[in-house]
Amino acid sequence: MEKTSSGEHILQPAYVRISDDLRSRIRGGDLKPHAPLPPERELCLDHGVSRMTARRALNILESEGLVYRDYRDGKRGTFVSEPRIELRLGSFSREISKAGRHPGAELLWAEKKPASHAQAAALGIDTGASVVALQRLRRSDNEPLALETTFYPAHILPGFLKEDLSGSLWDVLRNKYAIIPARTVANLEVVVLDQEASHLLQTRQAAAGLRLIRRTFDKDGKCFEYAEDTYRADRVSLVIDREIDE
Amino acid sequence: MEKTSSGEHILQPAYVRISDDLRSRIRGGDLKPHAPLPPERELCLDHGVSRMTARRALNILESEGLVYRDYRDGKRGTFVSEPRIELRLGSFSREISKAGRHPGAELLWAEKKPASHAQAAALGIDTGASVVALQRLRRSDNEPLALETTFYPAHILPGFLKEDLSGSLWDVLRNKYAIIPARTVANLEVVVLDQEASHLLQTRQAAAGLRLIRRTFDKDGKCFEYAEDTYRADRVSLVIDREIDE
DNA sequence: CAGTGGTCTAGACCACAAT
DNA sequence: TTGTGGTCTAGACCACTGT
Repeated sequence: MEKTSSGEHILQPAYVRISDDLRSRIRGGDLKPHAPLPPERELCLDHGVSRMTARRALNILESEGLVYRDYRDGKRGTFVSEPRIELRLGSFSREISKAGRHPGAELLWAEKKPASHAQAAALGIDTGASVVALQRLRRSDNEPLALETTFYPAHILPGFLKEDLSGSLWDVLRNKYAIIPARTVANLEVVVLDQEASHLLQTRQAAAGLRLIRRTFDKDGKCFEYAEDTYRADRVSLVIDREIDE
Repeated sequence: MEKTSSGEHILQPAYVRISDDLRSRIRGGDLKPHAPLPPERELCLDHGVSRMTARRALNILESEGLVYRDYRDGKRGTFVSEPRIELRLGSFSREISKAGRHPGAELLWAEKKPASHAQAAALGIDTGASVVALQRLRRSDNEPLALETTFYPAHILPGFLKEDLSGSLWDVLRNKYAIIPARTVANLEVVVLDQEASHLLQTRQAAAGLRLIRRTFDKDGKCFEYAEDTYRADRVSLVIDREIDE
């Protein structure tokens, strides 16, 4: 398909050509959010490829967050996505507000249990010591965006599991336990969602996610919080705002 | 394959079963970094699937950064990856040092040109005003990790293109121009690498990347730097260290 | 019932590097 | 030439939803 001349040329596979074509049509504003793309079998005819090849092109756009596949108006189909939701890192309870969107965190479970090795090491306690652990599903407009699993040393938070755990956890720590977050260290990487995460976040099997593993410290440098957050890579962009101290 | 009972059950596709199987074998330490996996056609026989299905399983592991496909010892094959490289966000010139690894930034190009609309808006200058722009390829042990494209208003950096641009840019700004970075605001999201980026970063077509779009401000709140950084999602994890001011 | 995407097959041909 | 991964075909059957 492409011109090739003296070592400089690159022959694009069909699935790249097709995804490039569809991407430019979406970016060009030809197709609005939630507008249906042609059915896969129609794309095959349009581009003269087999369905596996057309699907590869759509899979690229899906992992870019540019399209999604779902039921709309009672029909299965592939549709143009809305823009990603921006989440501000470091103040996890506040997403950047958008008109018509409202945040929420559903508590999936909360319990006291023995610390794993990794949790104990992060929190500076003994393996097997009690931690309070909780998992929450963060949404925006009922769209699941992130899965947060958080751990605290149980001894510093008596009665914590009876608090309201659907809002800002840092607010609870500040107001009820006089624990003031002062510093956070996080490690962020791209992962493939496992079965549980992709089910809870309502993505396809083995979709990409952003995994943020973080520890939060008080002003004395003591780590009081360990958390593993998993974001939908196709729906979230993270905003990082940071002072430079060096 | 899986048990199914009254709404609770999930039937795993073959490619998920196979990738789960290989993942646990790699994670279990059975296979060390750079050890070859069985050829795809052998995996087909082992698991009784067609090659397309076996490849889907390997593609998942590849996008997880758990395996790579390359030539080693003169043979094409699929091999176990080394652990990801940790890069510290905010001090881009310093990767977390590891024995035997040494960082480097290759200057791909540097030039003065008119600002695009996005660059001008970020830097607070007029569209079309002069910016100095440069692109660098960051490596660790010759392994390409990130592609950085950086923009500055040309008028604040006379002679900048004659400086050594292969080290820390912030050091040059501090030492030669008395510009002190005080704050950085960044937006991070998962993207699919385009042809140019996947070529420079030596990934397969349409591999996942981490795109960091950032602006850096001096102590007066003036934005003097706009940058678009693209990381290899399979090879990099980002470390974020942040004071909490709220 | 029809229409859609999700999974899967059983092959094919190619490029590439070492032998 | 051999062996590997990369691309691609031309189908198939399934689950799901609404008519």
